[in-house]
Amino acid sequence: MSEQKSSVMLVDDHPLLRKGLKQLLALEDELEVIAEASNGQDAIKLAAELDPDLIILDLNMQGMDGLETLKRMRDEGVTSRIVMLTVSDADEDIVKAISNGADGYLLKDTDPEVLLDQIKKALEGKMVLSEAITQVLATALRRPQAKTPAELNSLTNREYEILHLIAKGMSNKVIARELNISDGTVKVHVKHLLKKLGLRSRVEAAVWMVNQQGGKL
Amino acid sequence: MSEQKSSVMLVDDHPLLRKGLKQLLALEDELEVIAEASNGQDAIKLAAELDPDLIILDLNMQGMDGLETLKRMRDEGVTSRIVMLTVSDADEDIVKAISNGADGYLLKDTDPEVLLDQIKKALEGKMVLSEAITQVLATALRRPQAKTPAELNSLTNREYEILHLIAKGMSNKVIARELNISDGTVKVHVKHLLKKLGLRSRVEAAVWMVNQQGGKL
DNA sequence: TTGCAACTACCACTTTAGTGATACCTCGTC
DNA sequence: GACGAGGTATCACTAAAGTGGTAGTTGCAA
Repeated sequence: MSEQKSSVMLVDDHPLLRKGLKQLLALEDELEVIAEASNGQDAIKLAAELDPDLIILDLNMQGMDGLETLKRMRDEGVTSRIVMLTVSDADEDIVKAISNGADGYLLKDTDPEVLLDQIKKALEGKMVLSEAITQVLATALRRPQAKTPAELNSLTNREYEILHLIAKGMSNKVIARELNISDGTVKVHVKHLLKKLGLRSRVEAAVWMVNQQGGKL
Repeated sequence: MSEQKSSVMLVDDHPLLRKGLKQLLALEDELEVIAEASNGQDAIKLAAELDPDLIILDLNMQGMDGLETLKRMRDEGVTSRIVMLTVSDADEDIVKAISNGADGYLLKDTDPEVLLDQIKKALEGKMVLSEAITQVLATALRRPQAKTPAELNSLTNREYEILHLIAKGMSNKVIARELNISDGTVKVHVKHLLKKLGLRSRVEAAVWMVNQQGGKL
């Protein structure tokens, strides 16, 4: 089953990384890069047309990200083996990728030789995961799931909206003006949202929220 | 001035990207990659030893990040031209990099040919910036400045300490107990720190601080 | 139709926060 | 020794924040 070349398609919005990867794959005679794409749209089209044996897909792309691209490819009926390549070891990404039909999840900072080895394994039909990933995945699956701050879902739209404004440092009065309601009403919402989240002050709420968002918005 | 090879050092924790970059640079006869490093510590050592003409430095590295590496290199007296290579177009990163002695700031998703061209320009002594960056930088410099933890340096130890506790959501009373001082004294420090940072409430302070830290502590 | 959830508003009241001023102590610098 | 910066503390006062309760209005679901 190794008498014929395997076709590979690269999807990554960093030309540089594609170059490096291509060079790496060139080391193996039985691998042939038949297509490259720098974004999700192109990738989906090409995948449907060419039906490569393997697609190496970057998770963090601008525009349509890798996860979305993966989903749509599977929706379109692409049956190629798809391996995610990424810098992210965020457990949710991994779980989502796998559950959306990825056949592997490799980290970009993996040693090139190891990477090449794993890519070959993926072509043989094995599920490949970077070492660091295996543990993450294991622990992630151990706890039933969560990640979607269940607490946030218990908030009403208004409460959620106000929580965001608090997380920008706004006072009740400012929030009231922003939303065209009285500051007394804002207090009511704040009271409710604090109770639901189990927090003791708007400061705690702000800190909590900013951390949820990963800051910088 | 082009009769001799220019020495280049690559610093990036992704072997793959180093490979791609190296291959790209190999296209130019007058460029020679004399060293590679995958982390800040090694990079600083090598830079001091080898004194390359150009250092291409990844901004987002695990452990010591690119910015810190840059600072320390300059502290150590490294005079090489240093170009930051990164995926981040966050304005603060750019401003910080430049103000800490970087000679250029390039984005990884730049077209390889353009990238090579800019690297050569950097070697000629020019400040190189990716196009997308130029605008960001312009607008960032338009607003007088702020955001550079220059303000943080103006804080006394006690004020800084208290700012941290505020960023955990603590009230004055709790902070007072934590530090074994009166809550009145805490108020004094809070007042001072708010004035120095130009903020209007502890909530703003908390949000600001959490963002500074990149959250998640 | 009834009922409930969400949003709004007001009121009264307590607790925190924040301001301005003054003052004492310590340490290091000039 | 004088001086300033940093840390502490107290007092008096204003301004926000937070709590409890009541209540009117939607709109949707049972």
